[in-house]
Amino acid sequence: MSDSTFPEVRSLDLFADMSDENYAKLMRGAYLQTFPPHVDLIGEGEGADFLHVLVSGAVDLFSRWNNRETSVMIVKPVSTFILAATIRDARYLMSARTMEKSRIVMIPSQDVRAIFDLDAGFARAVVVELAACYRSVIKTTKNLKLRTALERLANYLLSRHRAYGAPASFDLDLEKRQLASVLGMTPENLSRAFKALQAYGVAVNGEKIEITNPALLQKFAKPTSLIDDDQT
Amino acid sequence: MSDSTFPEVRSLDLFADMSDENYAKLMRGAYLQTFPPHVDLIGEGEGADFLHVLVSGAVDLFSRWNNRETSVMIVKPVSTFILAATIRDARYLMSARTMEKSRIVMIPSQDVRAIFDLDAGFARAVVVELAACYRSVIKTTKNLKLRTALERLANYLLSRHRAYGAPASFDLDLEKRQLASVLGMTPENLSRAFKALQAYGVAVNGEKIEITNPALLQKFAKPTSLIDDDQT
DNA sequence: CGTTAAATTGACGAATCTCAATGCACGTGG
DNA sequence: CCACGTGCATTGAGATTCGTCAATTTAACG
Repeated sequence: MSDSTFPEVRSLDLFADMSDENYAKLMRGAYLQTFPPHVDLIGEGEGADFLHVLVSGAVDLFSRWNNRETSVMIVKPVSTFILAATIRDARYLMSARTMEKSRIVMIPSQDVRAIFDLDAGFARAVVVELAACYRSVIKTTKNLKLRTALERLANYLLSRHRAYGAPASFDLDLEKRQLASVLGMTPENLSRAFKALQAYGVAVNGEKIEITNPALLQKFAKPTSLIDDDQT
Repeated sequence: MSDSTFPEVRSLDLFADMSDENYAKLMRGAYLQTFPPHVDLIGEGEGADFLHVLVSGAVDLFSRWNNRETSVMIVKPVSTFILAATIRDARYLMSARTMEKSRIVMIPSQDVRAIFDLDAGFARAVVVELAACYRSVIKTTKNLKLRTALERLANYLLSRHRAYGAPASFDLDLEKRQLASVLGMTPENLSRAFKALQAYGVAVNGEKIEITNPALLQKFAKPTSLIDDDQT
């Protein structure tokens, strides 16, 4: 299986700039694996032996402490996860599990570090990627510390709405219990938050979300690219 | 002033591995500036024109939204800040202000990016540094989402206690209002949290903290290297 | 000293969680 | 095709955590 070149992986920003030779070297020890839904991939605290690239499906990165659990982020294809642990040869800070049937390319961490030293294009791409990840988590922290749960939900809905191109209605791409965990609240609290947002122009019907009064919701949510946007 | 070589900066992990030539090139456009206490250095949303290196003093990285403010992290010497924005040529996500009289070396961002492409040792150091920053913020997120304010304070005290070598007593290195903001709570709430921790073997007298019953406090705080430690 | 800012304290209210019960959807096996 | 688990979502009641406001005390510093 290791003679495959994983075209979806090659086209990722992270691997696009490197030489064919180094890419082949990197993939020599890599293998593609398919997992059923709800399978544990990684336990926090384990050594980061592989860089993971999610080719299809969805993965939940979560963490436990003192009998509590929270979802830190959701990974969608095509992207890598736990790059930082691989670079530092450290233990994973988060556990990972598939949410759906998922195909994942696993690249030995030592190969990633070795090629990093050989290929300047790859090194540059790793830095740019890590910087983006860092900024994304900073935004998460600001979101948690500066906003109430209701405000986080309002901004999440606006963000999805915008990402989909502001359609009349759209479906949540997460189970509500998952969404609650990502937003840092309980499912019960999320349920009540949805109700509370009716007063700000949000209509909910199962998975279907309709933003009936975008101006009103924005006035409440006060979205900002310094917390909510994905890019820059 | 640009003929100085800033020896404190040179010895940083970030710059230690690069060639003398490239280091000189990087510092050609850099300059050292001294700031009084409580001076605004950076406003969030501004373009990241400079990488900052704190040589002495202390800097607060904070953020505002909707008339609220929170301290995201405190920078102590000698270390850089806002490396990620520099790398991505993006806007700062956090504001910065001096807490004390501080000396700061400012390196033009474009020079950082240019040398990054020239010097593999520097590139490697940047990646390792960014990965550490990323992991640190992930820990912050876990701390916020998995723990109550009381638990965060308990673990903060244990962490400082350990960092100082478990002395009989030690001084807080932050103003209490600053600490409250870092821990994601109000000063009033922090005050009550200190009182509540008396029941778990913590004695507070102004700045002086005494952990009279480490075992009891640990039993309550349940510290873990996956959230609390600084390294790995 | 006198001025200023921080820290503390009390009273109150808002935000959030917990526990328990119920409703609802989906899939499986009879 | 339908009964019945199973798990998620919702709702209610109550407790806890946490924030706000105001007053007071304490500490720092010129």
